[in-house]
Amino acid sequence: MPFLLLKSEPDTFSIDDLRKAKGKTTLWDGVRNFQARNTMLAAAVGDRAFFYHSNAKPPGIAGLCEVVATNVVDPTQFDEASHYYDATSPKDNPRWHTIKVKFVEKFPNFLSLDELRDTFTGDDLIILRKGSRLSVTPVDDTVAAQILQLARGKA
DNA sequence: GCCAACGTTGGC
DNA sequence: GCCAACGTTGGC
Repeated sequence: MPFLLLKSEPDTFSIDDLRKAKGKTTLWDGVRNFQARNTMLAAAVGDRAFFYHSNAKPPGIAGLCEVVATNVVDPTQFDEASHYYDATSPKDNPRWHTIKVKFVEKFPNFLSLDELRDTFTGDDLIILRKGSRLSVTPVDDTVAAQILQLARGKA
């Protein structure tokens, strides 16, 4: 089962916010990077996504969610009041699509960026690559399995 | 708050 | 098509 990693600033929207959200779901809107968009377009319902807290103290993986809808037109691109409004996106051929995700779990062991670096390299995890700023990235299955094991603790 | 790294834009 | 300028991301 394919995995993604979604970055969010917890001051704006955290794993706890997702857990408390209506239906425990949220539309992952506002992504305005083609590579990140393409990663979401390739996602399927049932895929899992790690929820990463960026610009946090410390930054790291906080939990897990599940893709519950794909290929959703991002409404914020047509909302002039939105920070994510995109006047250049054609209404009859929207530029930005996104996914809807649902809360699955908050990990008992928060995996800080430092800990991730201890275990993985940039080859394993795109976010560990120098200068990587992508807010949506794919995660290799075997790497994902290791992350889950670390994050859930050994029992 | 700093700044390296990156993506996008627009002049040419 | 090149590339300088600009804005943004995100760790520190």
